[in-house]
Amino acid sequence: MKRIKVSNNVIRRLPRYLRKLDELKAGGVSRISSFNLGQQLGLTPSQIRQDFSCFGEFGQQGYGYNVAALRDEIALILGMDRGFRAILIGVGNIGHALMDNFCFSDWGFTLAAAFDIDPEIVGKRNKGVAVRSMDELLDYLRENRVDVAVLTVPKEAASAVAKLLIDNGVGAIWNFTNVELTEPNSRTIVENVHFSDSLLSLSYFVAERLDEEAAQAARAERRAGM
Amino acid sequence: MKRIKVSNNVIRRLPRYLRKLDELKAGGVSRISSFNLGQQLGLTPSQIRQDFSCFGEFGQQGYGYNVAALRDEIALILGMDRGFRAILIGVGNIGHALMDNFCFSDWGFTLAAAFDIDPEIVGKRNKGVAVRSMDELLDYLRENRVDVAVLTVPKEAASAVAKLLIDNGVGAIWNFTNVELTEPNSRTIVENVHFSDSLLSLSYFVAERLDEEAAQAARAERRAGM
DNA sequence: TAGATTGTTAATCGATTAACAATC
DNA sequence: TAGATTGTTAATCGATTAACAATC
Repeated sequence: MKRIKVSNNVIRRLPRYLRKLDELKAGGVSRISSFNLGQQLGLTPSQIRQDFSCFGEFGQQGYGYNVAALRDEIALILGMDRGFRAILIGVGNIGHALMDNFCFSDWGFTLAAAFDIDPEIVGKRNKGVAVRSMDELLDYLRENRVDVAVLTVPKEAASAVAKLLIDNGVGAIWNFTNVELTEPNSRTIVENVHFSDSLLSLSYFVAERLDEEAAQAARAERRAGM
Repeated sequence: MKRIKVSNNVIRRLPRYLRKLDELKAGGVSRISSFNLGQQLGLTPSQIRQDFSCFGEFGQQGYGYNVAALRDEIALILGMDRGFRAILIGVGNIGHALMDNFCFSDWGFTLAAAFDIDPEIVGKRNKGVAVRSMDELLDYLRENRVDVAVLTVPKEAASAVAKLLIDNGVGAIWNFTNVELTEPNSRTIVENVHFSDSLLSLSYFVAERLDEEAAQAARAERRAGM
């Protein structure tokens, strides 16, 4: 597979392509053109062809793309075949929800272990994964390759646990703690899921629309000669 | 407040500014320059000044920005003072986690109601919010303004519930269902929290790094005259 | 005052879009 | 073959960065 430098924007679109292609496949669609795919995703055909061309030639002139084949190519690009091993740290509300409901294996991951500090929770099983004591974490990290650590501990514990993970060579942290984890010169990749950032962006758009509507109403009133 | 057309990228950075400023304030920092703030966020000073200048003049030459004042300006820009009303639909694992752990009021929101279909759950209270039956949802929407609906129902129910919300004038949907909700010509704003998209992007970066390391190792081996 | 740092205009860079020859 | 649609090169657009006069 080509690995030229691909822009962040392109990479962020890949999972959307995958999701849409899965959906099309499930709906019995076997081929699709960049034009048609673009319509369904709100993107231009050009952009879609440009995006794919970062990684190879997956289409056929005059025909378009084979849905199933393209889907599988994107899965490979995303690394879904690599069997990455994840562990989860902090089986609180959100950690528990992820263990129970998020199907790691759908995305090529194996959830290999979970850790928590609460003796009440340690030893319990969720979806076949036993919760271990935090005391065992360090030994576990030394003995096992961990590609991704899902960080779902409380805010206060976030930095300390993150440091432990980084110092012990964890490949990446999937960070749900709403704490900025920018260990500057570390090889560990950090991917943030900041609920509040998402909600606040949404808040901005809602506020913007209200302002627009108010401005429009004011203009209309003025026109009516009020 | 100025409401010129602001790019999406700028808006997505605003919550990060807010978070960092809150942190600085808590740490007793009262003033900061764009240079210094940029260092802490991995942005250029130019970009930071450009971003803020979309909304007004918040700094002072030779001094920089007052942390607390700037924080409050950004809070206003994001609409945190508007008292937006949210409801939550689907008190399953993730919905429950949000009700219990996500502090809506920290971001200026009021969680006004929650709905679920399961009679076991209906009537229970979480953090002062009672769970109502789904049967009451339509009436509720007709009688109350809802700025944001938090959609945490199972995948299968997502589209139908979304349609109900959109048809009844909900301002925005905060979508946790991993289903693409692109009701094309509706005024309802949709903000997606796609866990799997986030994980797959992370997966790409991990795979990329492994490939780079392998390539490097191969080059080193060749150099060693193997 | 001298030094620092803003807000803004201009320059650069990168990403998206358009166009089109190649070809299925 | 004729029509459709790709992959890619060139053109455009927008976002980021640099520069600097204004001024605290």
